[in-house]
Amino acid sequence: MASTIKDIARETGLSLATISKYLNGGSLREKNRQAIEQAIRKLDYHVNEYARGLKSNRSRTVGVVIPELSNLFITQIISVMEGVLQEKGYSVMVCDCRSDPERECRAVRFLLEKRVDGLINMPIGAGAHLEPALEKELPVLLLDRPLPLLAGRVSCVLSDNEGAARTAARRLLEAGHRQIGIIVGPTDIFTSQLRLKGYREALEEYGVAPCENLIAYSDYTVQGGYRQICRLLEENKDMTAVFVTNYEMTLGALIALNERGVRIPEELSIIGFDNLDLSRVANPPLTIVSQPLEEIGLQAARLMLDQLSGENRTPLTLTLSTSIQEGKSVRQLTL
Amino acid sequence: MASTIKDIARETGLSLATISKYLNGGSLREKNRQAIEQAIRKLDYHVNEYARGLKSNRSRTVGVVIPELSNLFITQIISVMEGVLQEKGYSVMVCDCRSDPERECRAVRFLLEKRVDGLINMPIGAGAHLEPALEKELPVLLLDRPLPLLAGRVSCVLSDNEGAARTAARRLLEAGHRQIGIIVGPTDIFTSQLRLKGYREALEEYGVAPCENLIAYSDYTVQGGYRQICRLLEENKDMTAVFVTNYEMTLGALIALNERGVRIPEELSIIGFDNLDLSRVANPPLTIVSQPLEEIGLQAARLMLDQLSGENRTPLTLTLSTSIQEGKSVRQLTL
DNA sequence: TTTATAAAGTGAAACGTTTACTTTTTATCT
DNA sequence: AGATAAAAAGTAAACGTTTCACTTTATAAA
Repeated sequence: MASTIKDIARETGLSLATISKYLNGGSLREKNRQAIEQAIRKLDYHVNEYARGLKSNRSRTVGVVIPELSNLFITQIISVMEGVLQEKGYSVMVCDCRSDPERECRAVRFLLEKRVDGLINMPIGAGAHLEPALEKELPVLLLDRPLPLLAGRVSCVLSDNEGAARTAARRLLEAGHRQIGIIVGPTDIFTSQLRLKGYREALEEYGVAPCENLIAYSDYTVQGGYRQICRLLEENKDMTAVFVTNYEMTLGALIALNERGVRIPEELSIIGFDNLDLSRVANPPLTIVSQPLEEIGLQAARLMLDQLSGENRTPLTLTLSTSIQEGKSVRQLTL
Repeated sequence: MASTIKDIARETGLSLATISKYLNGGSLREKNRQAIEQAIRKLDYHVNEYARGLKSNRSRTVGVVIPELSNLFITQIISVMEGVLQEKGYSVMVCDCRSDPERECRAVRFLLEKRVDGLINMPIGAGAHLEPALEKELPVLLLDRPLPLLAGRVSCVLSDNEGAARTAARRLLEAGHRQIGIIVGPTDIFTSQLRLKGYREALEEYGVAPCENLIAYSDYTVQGGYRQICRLLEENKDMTAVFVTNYEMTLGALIALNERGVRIPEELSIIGFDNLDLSRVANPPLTIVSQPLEEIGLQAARLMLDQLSGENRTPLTLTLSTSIQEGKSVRQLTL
């Protein structure tokens, strides 16, 4: 049978309250502290988190709800978050909702039943699914996408999507490209809108009139990227470069280009998104825009811990800047 | 304030024990059942898992310890497991130990403190790290690699590594290749040994004498794959095909081949491992051996649930068969 | 030394369930 | 209708902590 606080009390001759105080970092006499430590070691005592959770109404657990577990962008962030949180004694419960808003809603409720102390969510839904958490005054943190519906009520860690797209487009413009296609995600998704905006800004900077035909709307999937690059190629015979705005679509585009035997960068320059591995394994290595995954995870965990400790409960939005990773998929045009 | 079982008792005029019986699936009078259901809805009652856990000593949580969260092979399995487990009311706590045995050991202890009901582990260490769990008689399930140290004491879900390698090597032999290189992982790792064994068996079947120079020992990393393919190329000018035995090394090998301008499959045929996306994005699409991720996750969850329910506590080892995904990276040699 | 004050320690009541055990109700059989 | 057995409901004591209100002990000042 596992030992309890009572056993420690008996062993040391102290009272329950004193042991509890020790466990929770209260001040006590040095020799008592030592006696307790010795007893704990001797009896191999471990706090019962359930008794503790019952009394204190805290689980030292944060729930994470994400659209997809098999997505490197997400798991790399989680990996970092988990490391930081665990260091502070928090565990992480991950729910993968498979990009289904219904499932996402259920996941939030599920985690709430598990009495998580906070919620980190890369949202699919518009925000209603988080209301139950907000009602209970749990700290909630959004990853990757803000939710206008929840503005001011939750914290948020984003990467600078607009800047990322601007940089990528500029890179192509600097290399002399003027007919630059872009494949963006769904128009109702935040990251997608901003990436398109950044692209437009860069074009304007360079005095290039935007051509609607060069903008392909897709859905952030491999399939979608495949289809839209085909459309772009067909409808824009003079297109010399393309910017694909997420990882999955970049994959799709590459597959299509490979199949069609389009040579990169001789016939078409391309800038992709995320995932360094891909950029290296493609032939030639891809120039990509990459988001600061490590930093996102770190800041998210930090923000959550702040809120959990009650130190800083005011919701905050952090926008982290992206970087461009040079490959060999952009051709320098001699004008 | 959240409502409790007491509120439900008051609302319905029944006793605590009856409500508890309802919650745990006991039998009761139809009208009482209805009354309780109505009260639960009216008061928005949710079980307090902490009180329940305290009393019943079960957390309805299973811990998962893995070497790497940013590894598609692993996350796809977890994703499936999580889905199945959640359906049965279990939540999943994931700890990523970053391929560090020390961290792995800590993760197990951490999860034990969180009072998980079972442990699923893709192990780094030799097994000692799981002793504390076994002592407490928790069901333990190993993923991907068995641990001789724990044989007979834990369940295990594996893929048929030997068969996978045999199939891949046969595929190359059938295509007429005879000088077939292989890049394997560390010699002390289970999967690695079996993959090498399978390769040897296939060679023998075809009466091809194994050449030690064609066997490159590496470490399952991108870097390692990169280095070893270089070595193989240099030392075996007559090598016409190579089999790379995990995803990361396949990536590394591809990068090296791309950099060197080695044409696939004209100059070198290659069969890779895992990850379908990669196989499609590479140019030409790669022929790969792929493990049944979905099935592994499913069976692991099923096995764990069986053990948790006490239905079938005898440890079991499941070996699942792999498949080969045809690409265009294997050249048919006309002998 | 005495007194005031701060620090350390204690006792006991919660927290919200589950579960033996006991009592009541209902159904079944003479 | 009365006796009996089975099913349903109820009682109360745990589970292992935390915490509030209090008492004791140590420390410092007079």
